[in-house]
Amino acid sequence: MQQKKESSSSSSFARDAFAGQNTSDRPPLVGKEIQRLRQEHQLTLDELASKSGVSKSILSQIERDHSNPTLSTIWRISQALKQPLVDMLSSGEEKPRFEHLKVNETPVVSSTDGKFVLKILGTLGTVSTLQWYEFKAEEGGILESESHGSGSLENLTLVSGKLLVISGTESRELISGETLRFLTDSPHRLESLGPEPAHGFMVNLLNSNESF
Amino acid sequence: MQQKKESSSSSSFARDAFAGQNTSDRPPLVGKEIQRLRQEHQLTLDELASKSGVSKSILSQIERDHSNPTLSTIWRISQALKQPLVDMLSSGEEKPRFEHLKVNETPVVSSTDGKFVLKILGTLGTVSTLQWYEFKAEEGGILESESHGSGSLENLTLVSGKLLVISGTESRELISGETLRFLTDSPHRLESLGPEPAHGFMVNLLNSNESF
DNA sequence: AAATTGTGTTCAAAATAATGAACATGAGTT
DNA sequence: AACTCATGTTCATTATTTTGAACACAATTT
Repeated sequence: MQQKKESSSSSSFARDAFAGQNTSDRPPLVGKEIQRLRQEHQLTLDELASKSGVSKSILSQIERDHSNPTLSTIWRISQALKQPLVDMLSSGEEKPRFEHLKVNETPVVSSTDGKFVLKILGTLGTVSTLQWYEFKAEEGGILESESHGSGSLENLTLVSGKLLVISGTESRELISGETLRFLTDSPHRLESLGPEPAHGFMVNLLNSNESF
Repeated sequence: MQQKKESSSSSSFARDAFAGQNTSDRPPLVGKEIQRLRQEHQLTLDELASKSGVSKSILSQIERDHSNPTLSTIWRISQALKQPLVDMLSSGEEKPRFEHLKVNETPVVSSTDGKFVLKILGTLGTVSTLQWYEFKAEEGGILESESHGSGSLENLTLVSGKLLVISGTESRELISGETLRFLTDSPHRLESLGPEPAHGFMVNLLNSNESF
């Protein structure tokens, strides 16, 4: 049909499609990383081939970035190397070692009356199955939330103050130092009972594959 | 040589290669996630096609998991959707399935001199890919940790006090109200600089399947 | 209602990733 | 040196992805 000998001059993937080092405007070059992992595991191409079910010829080419592997191929390799697929790909796109959020750079959400303040400390991914917060609420401050989806869990730790938690039909009162976990598959509500302001942490685990 | 009409009975990717829901013995199914993101961005297939440079026909098939996309294809899509490639893949993959945490004996760990105290507020799963803590450390209190494995991330929020963080060769100083995220794939160390005690919150994301 | 427009799906062809066998190379052996 | 043996690379073929055009179907417009 056509000619794509590796040796021939036609279309060698790395050179044509995206040559050079990953400056994050090209797909990550996974070759080096795969090779490194394979050697770390003391495997030959033949061994990795039989472990992963990927032919050694394509392994050879992938390691040299002469091929543009398929998702399933990368996945089978990552399995054989016991490496989270994601790590293998992110090796090229280096994350900064530190991310330092100064005080005023931390996103803050507050209730309409301003009595309940949530500082968003972090999330995991954009699909955000995990989020954590610091909250401060003066007496009477209320936080109302919709359901976070079935299987979702909220974890509250109160550092100081007093907090009333209502989820579905149940409610609990939290005092300083206590921790409460509860399902948030229905609307729920936090209320600072005062008199001193409620202060604490919250970790939310959201259910990943849920429709909303 | 080939017969792969999508309509024909021959080899539709999802059905043949890896049908069904991802129980983590199959490559991640990215279709749903891509579709979700596209719709979130209010894009049509045509629009995403021109933005990403990927033909709309293959986009359609990928969204329905009828095709096994190439690394470069996934990458171009992730770029167009301004989504870290890695997040797109991990959506189906290693989302920890949430156990309902039963008991919380709120174990407390402290340094040998007792100056650095960690309250374990929660963990996720037996493989514990997620843990969170409250910590209090008087001046001079030190917490030393080994590597948590590659890809592991520590998230510190300081409520009060002053904290010195050293990871690998780098270090940062945190003051009250600040948040710091850093990789913990090497030994690291926290030190309360005082004079007032350091008080804060810590969320650790561990790398699930790692050899150590 | 017919025509138009917008959106997703299928079709036929072309490009290329994946495979298994053959080949090249180098390190030890005899 | 000639002969294995181990390891990685290239070859010829097959299997699939990818593409652009054509198609189907709704929703709007005329």
